Amino acid sequence: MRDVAQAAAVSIKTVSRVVNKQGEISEETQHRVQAAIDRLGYRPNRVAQGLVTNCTHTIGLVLADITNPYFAEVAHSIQESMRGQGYNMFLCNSSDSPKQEIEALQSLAMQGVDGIILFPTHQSEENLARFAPSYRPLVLFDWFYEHPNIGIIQVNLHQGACLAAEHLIKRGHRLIGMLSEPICSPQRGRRLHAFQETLARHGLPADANSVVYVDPTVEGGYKGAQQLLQQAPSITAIFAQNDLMAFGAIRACQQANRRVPHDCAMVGFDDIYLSSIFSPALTTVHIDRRLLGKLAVERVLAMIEKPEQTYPPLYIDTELVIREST
Amino acid sequence: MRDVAQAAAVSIKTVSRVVNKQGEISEETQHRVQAAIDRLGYRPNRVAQGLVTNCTHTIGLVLADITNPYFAEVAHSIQESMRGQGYNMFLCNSSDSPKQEIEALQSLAMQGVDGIILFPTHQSEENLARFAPSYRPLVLFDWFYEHPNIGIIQVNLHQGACLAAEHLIKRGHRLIGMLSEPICSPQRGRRLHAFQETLARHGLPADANSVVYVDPTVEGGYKGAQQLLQQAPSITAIFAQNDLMAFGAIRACQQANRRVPHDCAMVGFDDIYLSSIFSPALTTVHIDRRLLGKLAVERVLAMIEKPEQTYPPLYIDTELVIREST
DNA sequence: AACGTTGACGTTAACGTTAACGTCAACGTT
DNA sequence: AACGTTGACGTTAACGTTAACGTCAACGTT
Repeated sequence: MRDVAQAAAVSIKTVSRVVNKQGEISEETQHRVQAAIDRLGYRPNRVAQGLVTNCTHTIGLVLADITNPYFAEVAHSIQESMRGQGYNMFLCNSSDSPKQEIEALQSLAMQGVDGIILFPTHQSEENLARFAPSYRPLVLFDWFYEHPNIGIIQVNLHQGACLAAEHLIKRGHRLIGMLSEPICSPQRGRRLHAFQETLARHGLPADANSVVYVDPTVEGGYKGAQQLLQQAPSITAIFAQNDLMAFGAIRACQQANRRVPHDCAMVGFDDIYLSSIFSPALTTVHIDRRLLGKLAVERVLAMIEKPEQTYPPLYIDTELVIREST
Repeated sequence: MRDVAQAAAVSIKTVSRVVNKQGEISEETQHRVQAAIDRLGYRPNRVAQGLVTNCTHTIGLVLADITNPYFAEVAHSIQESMRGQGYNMFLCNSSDSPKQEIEALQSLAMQGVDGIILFPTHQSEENLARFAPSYRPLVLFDWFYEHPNIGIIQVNLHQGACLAAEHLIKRGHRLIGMLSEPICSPQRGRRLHAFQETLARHGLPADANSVVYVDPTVEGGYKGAQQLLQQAPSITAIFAQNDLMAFGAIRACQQANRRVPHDCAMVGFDDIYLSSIFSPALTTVHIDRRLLGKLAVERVLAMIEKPEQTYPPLYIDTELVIREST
C-alpha cells in the first residue's frame, strides 16, 4: 500500500479510499491510484483490514460430517452463495461430537470469523447458551434456541416424516420399522416422533420393538436394518432417517433375501443426488439444499450487517418423492 | 490481553510469553498469569497474531467439487489431520473452472493463508506458473509442476487403470467402452491413456468409437453410457473414470435392459464408500483417501515450517477391489 | 571490590490497514 | 472584504499482537 501511495504520489489514506470506494476523491487521482494498484499488483491485506475493522470477510461452517452428501451439498450451496459476496468459508467437522463442536466454535472465534453457520449436535444447548452471547451471528439449522445473536432455519421435518408415513400407510403397510439416530435431545427426534405420531393416528403400532437407534451413516443403516429384520421379521417397510441409512438398509435387505420394495419397502430422507440413481431408486423426502444454503448465507450476512434487527426463524417445506423403493 | 496483564500485574509482553510458552518466566509469574487468563477467559486474537507474525494458522483447500464423495473424504481427512495441529481450513470450490480456481487462489492469498492444498483443474499450468512464485507452499494432487514452492502428491493412476484393464481382459472382455472426463491437459488423461495402453498391449481395440467424454459426475456417466451403448452396442464392459460416473452408467445400463455385470461389466475408480453398497456393488480402483489427506497436511505443514528444504513428490499406490459389477 | 553473566521481566516499535480528525485551497454568499 | 462551506486530500492514532532490544537485580568469578 505504501508503495502504491508513493508511486501515485498520494498518501496511503487516499489509496485506502480508492480501494474501498469511499468517495471524496477527484477522478484524476482515482485513475492515477488505480493505475498504480494495477501496475504493482497490489491486493489489500485482509488480515490487517480485519484487525482494524473487526471484520474479516470470513464465516465458519460447522457440520457433522462433510462426507454425507446432504451436508456436502448444503456446504456447496453456502460456498457458492458466499463467493459472490467476497466472503471466504472456514469448514469444520464436528463429527457429531459436542466436544469437537465447541472446539470448532472456539477456534473459529479466535480466527475472528464474522459469523458462523452451524448444524448443531446433541448436548449443544448448553454449549450454545455459553457461546452465543459472547459472539457473532450464529445461524442454526434444524434447531431452536432463542437469542438475538442466533438465526434459525428450520426444515419442516415434521411435515416430511408425516408425508413418508402416510405414503407407506396408503400403500397398505401395517408394520413399519424405523431407523433413527440416537436421540439425545428433543430436536434430534423430530423425524422419528412425527413418524410415530402419524402411525399412532392411524391406529398402527409404533412400539420400541420396531425402532433401532444407530449412527446416521450407511454402516449404521446396514447394521440397523439387520437388527430390525431380526427382532421384527414381520415388518413390510422401513423408514430411515436419512438416505445414507436407507442405502445401507437396502443392502441389508438384499443380503437377507428380501427384495426391495416387494418384500420390504424403503423410505429415506434428504433426497441426496444419489437417491435417484440407486437401485432401486429411493423414495425419499426431498429437502432443497440449494435453498437451504442460500437462505443461511443471506441470513448470516444480514445479521452481520444489521445486528440490531431481529430475525424470525425461516421455515422450509419438504416434499415426498416417490420412486422405486416403495 | 491488556486486561490480563493488569489483572496479573505484569506487562502484556509477559502475558504474550505465557501464551506462547516462550520461557524465561518464573513459575510463580506463569501461574499468576495463567490464572488471570483462565479467570478472564482470554483467547489470543489470531488476526493480530497473523499481522505481526505473518502466519495465520490457516490453510486453504481448493477442490473441484465437494459433493463428490471422493473429494469430500479427502477434505475430511485433511480437516482431521489439521485439527490436531491448531490449523483451520478454508474451503473453496473451483467447480472445475480455471477462472474460479484462480479467483479462489487469489482470495485465499488475500486472507493470508499459510499454505494451499489444491486439486488443480485444466488450464491450470499457466495459472500455477503465475501464482506459485508469488506465494506460500502449494501442495498439488495428481499434477506435476516443478517449483520450490510446490509439493506434489501423486496417486498412481497409471497403475490403477492398468489393473482395471487387465482385470476386464482376464474376464474375457474384448470390446470395452470408456467414460472419461474431457481431457484438457496431459495430466487429466492419465487414467484413460493407461487403460488404452493396456488394451493395445493385449492387441485389443481402443479406438475413438469406444470412448465418450463427459462430466465426471453421475449425470455425465449416465448420459455417457447411453451414448456409448448406442454408438458401440457390442461392448461387454465399461471403464468409468470415477465411481460417480460408474453409478450413472450402471443406471443407464439397467434402463437399457442390460444387466450388470451379466450383459455389461462395470469398473469404476476411487472406491468411494458408497461403492461397496451400491447394487451391484462396484468393482473399482481403491485410493486411500485418509492417507492422501494425511500426507497432504504433513507436506504442507512441513513446507511452511521449513521452506528452504526441497520436497520430492510423494506417490500413493492404488489397489483393485473386485466386487459384483464384474 | 569490580565486573561479567544471566534470569526475569518491561518498553518501544512495528505488522498493514482504517477511523477520526485536520488542513487548505477554491468558491460562493452577504 | 470577510466569512462559511465544501471538495480533496493528508496526519495521527489505533486495532491486538510480537520482535527486538533494554533494564536491573542477583549472583558468581577473579
